[in-house]
Order: sequence, then C-alpha cells, then structure tokens
Amino acid sequence: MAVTIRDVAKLAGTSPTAVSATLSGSSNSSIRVGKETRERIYAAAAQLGYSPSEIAKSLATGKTKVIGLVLPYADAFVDQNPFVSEVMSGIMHEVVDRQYNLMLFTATAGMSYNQIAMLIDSRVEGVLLVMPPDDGAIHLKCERRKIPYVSILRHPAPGAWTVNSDDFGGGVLAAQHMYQMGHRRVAVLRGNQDVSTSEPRCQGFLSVYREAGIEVEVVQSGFSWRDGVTSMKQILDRPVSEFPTGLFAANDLCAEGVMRVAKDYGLAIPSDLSVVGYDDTWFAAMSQPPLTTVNMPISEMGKRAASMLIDRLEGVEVVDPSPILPVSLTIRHSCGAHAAPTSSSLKTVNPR
Amino acid sequence: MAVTIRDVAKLAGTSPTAVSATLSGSSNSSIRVGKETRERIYAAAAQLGYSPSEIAKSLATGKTKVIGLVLPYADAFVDQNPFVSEVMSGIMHEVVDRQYNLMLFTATAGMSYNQIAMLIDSRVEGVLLVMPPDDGAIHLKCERRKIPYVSILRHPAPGAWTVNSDDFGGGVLAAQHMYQMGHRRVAVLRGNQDVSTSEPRCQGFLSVYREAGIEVEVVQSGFSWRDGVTSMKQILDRPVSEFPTGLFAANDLCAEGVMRVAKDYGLAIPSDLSVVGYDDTWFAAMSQPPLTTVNMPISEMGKRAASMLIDRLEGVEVVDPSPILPVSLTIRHSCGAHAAPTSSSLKTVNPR
DNA sequence: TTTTGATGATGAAACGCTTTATCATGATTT
DNA sequence: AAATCATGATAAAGCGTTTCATCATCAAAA
Repeated sequence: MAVTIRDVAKLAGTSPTAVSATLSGSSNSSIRVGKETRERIYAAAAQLGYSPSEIAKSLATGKTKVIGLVLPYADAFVDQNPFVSEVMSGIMHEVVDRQYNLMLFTATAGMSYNQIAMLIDSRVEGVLLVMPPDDGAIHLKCERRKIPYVSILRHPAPGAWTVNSDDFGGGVLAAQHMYQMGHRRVAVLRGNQDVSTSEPRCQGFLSVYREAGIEVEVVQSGFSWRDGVTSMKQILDRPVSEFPTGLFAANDLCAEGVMRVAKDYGLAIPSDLSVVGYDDTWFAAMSQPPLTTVNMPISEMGKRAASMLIDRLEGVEVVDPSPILPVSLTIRHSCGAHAAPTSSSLKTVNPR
Repeated sequence: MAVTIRDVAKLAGTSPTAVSATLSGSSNSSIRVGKETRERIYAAAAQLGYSPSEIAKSLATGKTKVIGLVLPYADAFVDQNPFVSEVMSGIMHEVVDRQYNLMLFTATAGMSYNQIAMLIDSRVEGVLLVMPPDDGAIHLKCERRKIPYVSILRHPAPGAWTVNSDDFGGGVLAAQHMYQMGHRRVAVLRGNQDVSTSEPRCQGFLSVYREAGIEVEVVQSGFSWRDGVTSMKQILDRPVSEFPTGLFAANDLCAEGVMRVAKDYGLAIPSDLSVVGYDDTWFAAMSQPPLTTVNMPISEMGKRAASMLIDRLEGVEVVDPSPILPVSLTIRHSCGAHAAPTSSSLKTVNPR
C-alpha cells in the first residue's frame, strides 16, 4: 500500500541505506552518497510521493520526537481561564521550532493517573505538566519511570523542573501601586488555598504594607467570579467607615465579581473602591472600568518550559531548571487615587 | 535498557507469542494460552514493570491509535473564545473512551500546511480539524493523502465529513424570541464575512421577520468585542426615533461590546434596547444584565466529531457523516419586552 | 486403530526504518 | 610495487511488537 524506502531505492537503482542517509539529511555516521545517486534518490522520492514512516523511524532510533502535554482537569476554572490556550500557544511555538510533536493528555474523565502514565510511556520522550494538581500523582509516575518532565505554573516537588512566574513579586507590584495611589485601608482576597500560587501573591502584597507599618486585611476568597461576588458582599456587610479603599483580588475573574457587586451597591470604581486583579486576561481590558492587573508572561512560560525539556532531551545543559519569570503591572483604570466614598451615593446590594 | 516482551517471556518460561497474546488481551487470532502460563506471564510482567512499546506495536499492526487534532491559528479570536478548549474537552472524552490518543497540531507560527501534512501522515490515522480556515489547504492535503478527516464548526468542501450546529435554526430561535417580546424594529449584527457560520445565522433571523412582513436592518459587524462597540456606535449615530429596539449580535463577545456602548450612552438594557447573543459562552451569565443567547452544544460537537472519525477508522458504518446539531436559546435578562426609550435619559457616547 | 478436533504452545517472518560492518575502486603515499 | 586512504556503495542485523504457519498432545469420534 504505502510506499516504502525500498520502493524508492529500487526506482533510484540504489540501496535503502543510501536513500535513508540521503533523505534523513544531516551528517549521520559514515555513509556517503555520491551526487548523482543523491539526485536520482530525490527524484524517485518525489515521483513516488514518498514520506518516511515516523513510526519505523522511532523504532529504529529509539527516539519518538514526541513530548506529552498533560492538561489539567477541564473544569470551570480551566474553561474560564485562557491560561491553557495561552500556555499551549507558547509551547507549540517552541515545539514546532525544534521539530518535535505534541501528544495531548488530560487528567479528565475518570482517567486514573495510572492509566495516563501507561499511555505516556514508550511513546513520549518527556512530559510537560500544565498546572498539575498538587496531589502529585502525575509527577511521581514520571519520576518512577525516569521520564523527564517540566511542570508549569505549579510547584509539585522539591527538585522538580518547573516554570513559574514571580507570584511574590506580583503581590509586591500590586501593593506598591496601591500604596502609591494613597490607599491605606486595603484588603487582599486570597486565592484558593489548595493552589500553590495563592500564598506567595498574598505574602508579596502584605510585605509592602508591613514595611509601611500598615495592617492588611486578608479574606479567604477564590479564583472564580462567584468567589469575588461572595467575598465582596461579605466586605460590604459592615459599617461604611470600615470599607477598604483598595482591594487586591485573587485574579481578574475574581476582580470582575468584586466590581460587579461594588457597582451594584453604588460604589464608583476607582474613586470609591480601587481594585487590582491578577493575570491580565483578555477581558481585563474590556471590563468597566478597564482593570489594572498583574501580567504574567504566560505564553512565554509555555515556551520556556518546552525549551528546557527539549534541551534536556537533547543533552543540552540547562542552566536554570526552575526559572521564575518576572511579572509586570498593567495599569488601567480600576485603581485610582484614594477618596472616601460619600455615603449618600450608596444603594443596597443587588441580591441576585 | 527497557524491558521487552522477550524478557517477560524468558522470566515466565514461555514464548513472546504467548506474552503478546496474553497482554494484548482480546480475542486475537488463534493463539491460545493456558491458564497457568497466563498467570505466570502476568506475574512476570508485573515483576519487571513491563509496558509494551506502543511504537513497536504500531509498526507491527499498522495502526497507531493516534488521531491528529489541528487547531486554528492562535489569534485573538481564538484566545477570546472558549470554543477551542470546549471542543477539545468533548474530543478528549471520546478519544479516551475509545482508547485513542491525540496528537496536536496548529496552523500557527509560519508552519506551512505542507509541513503539517508531512508531520501528520504516517503517525496519525485520521484528523480532526477545528475551525479550519476556509482557504482549504489543509483538507485538501488530507484528501490527497486519503487520510480521513472531520471538520468541526466549518464547512470546508462538499462531501467532507463535518460537524456543525444549526446556525440557521439559531437565528430563527433568536428572532422568534425577539418577535415574541414585541420587538418590531430590529437589527442584525452579522459576523465576519469570511466565516461560514455568519450568513446562515443572519438568514435564519431574517426568515422569521420576513414571514411577519417586517424589514430587518443588517449591519456588517464581526465576532470581536471591538466589532460590537464599533457597530453600536454606528447605530447610535442616528435619530433616536430610528434606533432599533432589539439587536441580534454576531456572538456573545460582540453583544458585550454592544451593551457597553449602549449603557455608556444611557440606554437601559433590556428596557431601552434588547440584545441577544450567540454561543452562550461562560461570560454570558456574568454580563450585566445576564445575556440571553443562543447555545451551541460545543463540547458535544467535539465528541461527535471524534466519534464519527473513530467509527470510520474502525469500519463502523456512520449513518450521518455531516450532522447538524441542534441549538437552543438560553433566556436570561438582556432581551425584554419592548418599550420606547425616553430621550431624556440619554447621555452622549463615551468616546473611548 | 485411525481420524478428527480441540487445546496449548512456539519459531520465524513481517512491519519500515537506521546503522554497523564490509567491500570495491581508484588515487595517493611510502 | 606495496601500503594506505578517501570515496561510494551495500548487505544484513537490529528495534519490539504481532501474526501466520506449524507442531505436539491428548480426548473424543469414526
């Protein structure tokens, strides 16, 4: 059925060896092919529409040129965060550049990590873990099977290769900005406790205000819109004089929820309440007002992770196996200079 | 290095054939293995931590159990639409259920379709195309190489296997609802012209009003938030008495832009202006007011496409190779009963 | 007793490539 | 003239599976 290397060899009047050496390009071993034969081979291959079987190649060389991409559970958190597609985009670029391929796995649909591990090995040279759950089953499998892996946006185990962004620094950036804008009574809505990025962001924020001798209120919130809504209602459930003037939300989605409740209540943003988000997702620019938020180089993180992994697979030395990429602050209009809210402008919270 | 089938056979005191037959399970050919031998094989395999080489398997059987997933260019349209991840989620479920694997490709990063095709073949048994560009290069490659493919959310060529949703029907649903709510002066913001779903949605909408003998204004818009903003401003640029009372936006994102401008202008939604979106993306429920919109069974479309493709690969007859899945209307609060706007409540358009 | 059949097991030939080892040949050096 | 070298080429041995063809047994049927 399919045209093989032997067919090409026959048509070109030469041996499979010559064809292999010619078409696989590069300077492999000691096989030499003369100019004329080479041309005949090219011609024959073109004429037959030959394309070598990657499978056979893999079996012969022991290298598959495939790396596994393990995506997190496809739940609401994932769906509503453009992380995954952005990370994937960065990964794709690098993987294509370096001539590798990507095989997709998810930890979804009742698939045990055991099964995943089974599928992964022998087909995949290394694995990229995007936000792997902290229970760690996955990276353990990798370690047991001695299959190289890089974990993105999460920190599964000491010594593991990871790519993260500077969560602490992001918290610092947000706090500095808020402080500069004059906010002295502020609160942090901390992200879910089981996510390893929540704490350092919070701590970074706190560190700035602590240095200024100012106490910061920490509210346990979460990464969803609902979490923002709930937490904000909770905050509004106190005397007006005790409202914070600045809020550091767990992420953009949460900030969105916060702003919705605040606006329904009659608070003007940023004049009555300033909000800073995290992630700089696409909708941050579209919100009302446009959201000031901490930007992570997400797609670059994907690229970096892929690059590290492939380096390792190819024996290139990797200087920093656990880089922490810098974040930046995208200043828009949701965090302004502080001015106390006038109680006359307030309505009651929309109970929806 | 790796433990092979021969190692297992040796340890179990039997032949590779027996091991293969035993561990590959199922009722293949005429190889019979006695109960005792079988147990010894299981034991040996477990002891050695054996897992068969998928590569070797593929080479021997000629089946890779891998299907290619080709994602569209990773541009803003994609990033801001949860389509891709939702479709992927549906695909993944089916693919995992049927014990296949997914290899990822995108049409991104200067990768010519030629290259893609090269990579795809010989490793992949079939291809799933998510919103392939209408220029058609990709599906042509597939056809030339006789590699089965299913196109999702787009209609590349007559006779091609596709999975689409009922765009015309979606337009009808939106129109019927608007009509029932009393709207008689309405407009459609049509999606990008180079996207095959734009036209049928528009036509579906028009058909309902045409039947009622009412003319509908059609504005060429697009699928982005910006498009919604631009089109709405354009509409507001006329005498108040000529404002439509109902608007059918190209999609949710566009609707979001529309509502932003309308609210800035002082129009109350839905009382002054009713809006219906399309897609029922996650943020539709979070918008202000929550958006009434046409829901597509996106993840189901992915599942269906994968199912069709695998059926075909396995020789199962597929009754309908180009299904059009039904859509539904998710009624929230952005489309209400018609009431003329009071001109006193209007402000000027925010020029941002 | 000879056939037929079922059961259990295996050797060896693919699958399509890479790669090692080997071999000619003619040119250059000793 | 013999030895060495560079060049061009190939046969054959893997790579780790599956599967076809074959072969012993032993039980049941003829």
